[in-house]
Amino acid sequence: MAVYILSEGSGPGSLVPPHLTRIPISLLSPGINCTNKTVKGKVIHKGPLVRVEADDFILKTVIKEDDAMESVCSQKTSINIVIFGALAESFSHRVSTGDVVLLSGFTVGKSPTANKDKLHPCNLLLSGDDACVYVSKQKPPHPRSPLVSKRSSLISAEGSRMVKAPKYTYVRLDELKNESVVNVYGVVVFFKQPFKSRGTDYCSSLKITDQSEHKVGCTIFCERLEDHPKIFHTGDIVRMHRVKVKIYNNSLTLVNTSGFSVVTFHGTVGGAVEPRTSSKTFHFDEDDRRTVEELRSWAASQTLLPSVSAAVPLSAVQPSAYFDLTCQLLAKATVDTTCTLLRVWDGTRCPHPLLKVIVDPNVTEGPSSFSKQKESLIANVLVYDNHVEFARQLKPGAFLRIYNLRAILGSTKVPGLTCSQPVEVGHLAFHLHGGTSYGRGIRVLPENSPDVQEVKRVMEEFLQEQDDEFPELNDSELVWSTPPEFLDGEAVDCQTVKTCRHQLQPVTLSQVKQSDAGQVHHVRVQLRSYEPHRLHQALKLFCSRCTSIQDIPDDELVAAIFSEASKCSEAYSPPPWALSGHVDLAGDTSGAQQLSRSVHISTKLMTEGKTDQLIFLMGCTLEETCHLAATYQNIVPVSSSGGQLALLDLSVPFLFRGRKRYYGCKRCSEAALREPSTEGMQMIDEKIIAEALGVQLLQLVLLMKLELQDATDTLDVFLWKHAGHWVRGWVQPGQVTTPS
DNA sequence: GTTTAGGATTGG
Repeated sequence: MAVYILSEGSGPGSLVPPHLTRIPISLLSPGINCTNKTVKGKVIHKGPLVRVEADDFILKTVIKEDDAMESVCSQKTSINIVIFGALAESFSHRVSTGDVVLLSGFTVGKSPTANKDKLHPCNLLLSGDDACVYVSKQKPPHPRSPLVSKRSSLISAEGSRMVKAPKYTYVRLDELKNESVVNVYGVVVFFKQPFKSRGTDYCSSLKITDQSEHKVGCTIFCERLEDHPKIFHTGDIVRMHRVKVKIYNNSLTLVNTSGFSVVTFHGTVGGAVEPRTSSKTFHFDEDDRRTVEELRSWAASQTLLPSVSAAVPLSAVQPSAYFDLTCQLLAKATVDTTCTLLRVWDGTRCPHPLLKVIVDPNVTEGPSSFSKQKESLIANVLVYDNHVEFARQLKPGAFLRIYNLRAILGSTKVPGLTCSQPVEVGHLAFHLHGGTSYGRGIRVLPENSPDVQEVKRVMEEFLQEQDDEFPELNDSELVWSTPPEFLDGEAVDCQTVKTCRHQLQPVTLSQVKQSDAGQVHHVRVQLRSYEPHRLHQALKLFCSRCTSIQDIPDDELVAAIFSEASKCSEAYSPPPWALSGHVDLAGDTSGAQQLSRSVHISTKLMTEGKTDQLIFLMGCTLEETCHLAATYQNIVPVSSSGGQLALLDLSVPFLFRGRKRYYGCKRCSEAALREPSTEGMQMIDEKIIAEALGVQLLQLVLLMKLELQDATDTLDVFLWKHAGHWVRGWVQPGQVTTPS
């Protein structure tokens, strides 16, 4: 996830990975496969940055496709974009109206405002790690100025458009001067994944070289793991800014200094120049691209450099050898305090029999059993000591590279839980020994990395073969990559097989349909389909009075209603029980003018000293309301209507409590502004406020629809409340299941 | 604005 600012003349194409293909905005429709797709357009509207939590943001923008592809003239070429999280914050700071952006890693939704704004019927949602914005600055925001701040790399990256960029110079590795602070490029010949130092930071150790053939060791200390070089292979290219040359043991070394930043590239000649960095913006121009490509081809010609990778698939593992393994984590189990078992596969079959490790399902995260076919491909990896802590953070489903793994013929005893089982002589076990020698460690690889793509391809081949050979298995666990989830603090079981304990005789679906309501049945059926496919879409609002279920209103819609209400400036008289005043919209540091909004509070609450426990807030946008929700425990948005104060339409939350929003049922509420009675109450909660306001409170529930079939009929089944949660974890379309 | 580590395997 990043906003990449591209420098002058490079156009938004130069950093964009080549596997991405652009689709015209007019062709976007819900349900379209957006994997590896991009959309390009000019920013014609940029909304405010909406803070939804301390560290979470939403921003809405509109882009218009304004190049040749517009020939489809009657089509909608302007589209709403909703950006979430840190990317929204970054976008807000880095992108201006008029810039041309290229977006990737988005999903397509239905635009709730299409009727109103007449824009594209869809909107694009950008969130998560895959979302990227490539920005091409179109106009200098200020006239040419010599006073460009050089405070940080971020500014100079932006500045690259304002002034002729304060161009970085890179020092060759044979020209390093002791005590100087330099920028360097190099090819990685050795590296260790970051490991915890005895001090406050993680430490990365690497060695790089360049055309000068000098090899220089580098030591990087950073507190945050993401700020470390993202090195996956020897042969990767790194660019480091602001490293200091020091002497250790008569050799020059490089150590990071303040303002340090690093970008890493894959080392394959001809491969995509895809930057890996935690820097939200960075300078990158044609010269940089050329440097990367020159280093790649130089390295390829050097026979003395370590082979590009020690990577070996399970199918080529030699007993006793050390190697790097790229694999997917399927399950893990704690063995003891110094040892954790990782169950992994890479889709290939190891020619040696693999050690079987029996572990207690209670200490296993992820499925505790797999199909026989798949089980035969799974390698048991025992990781020790310092790697245990890192393994703790791994989630089943993740793609990993394990460095300096050792294949050991199973004559050694497996520790902990497995000590009672007979030792399987001649079976291969895999050990990641303690320490960091030879770069020992584990790294999570991003899903889009070429290595992961390759492993996935091999896995899919295997799955296809299984499907052809044993179609009856239709092994659902094979597509599983959902870690166990939590609901109300309790872990939810994600097992592939559930055993029904009911004693009922199964009946057919046609028998179910013919029988009277209210009976309990037991059926054996096939799942034809289910919806929604995304768990968050299963979250609905439920009215316990009229038993209606509705969708949670889209934020765009909620924001629009707030915005309409905030423009209304009709005269009104506040209710007699209310005291009126103003609240400042703090936090707006742009400084121009301090905004304030009208608020009303209950006189009673005021006299009880509970002034900040409940406010009735007028004329605020959704963004402002969320902002104030950090300060005031309960906020009821109001507007003037017919000379009186009234609640907003119940399409929007009637109450904001911190991060939580509460909705009322339109059908069952008789909403009116009344003073809540809170005498003797310690805490004002949503129930008290809803009751006072005549609002029928809606509850959040999970709802899923399953379409079942057997030989006799089909049946739609609704699962709701907590039931909707587990079903997604273990049932896939096509699988036979036995609900009751 | 300090410190950390400073490649180099035998070990369950």
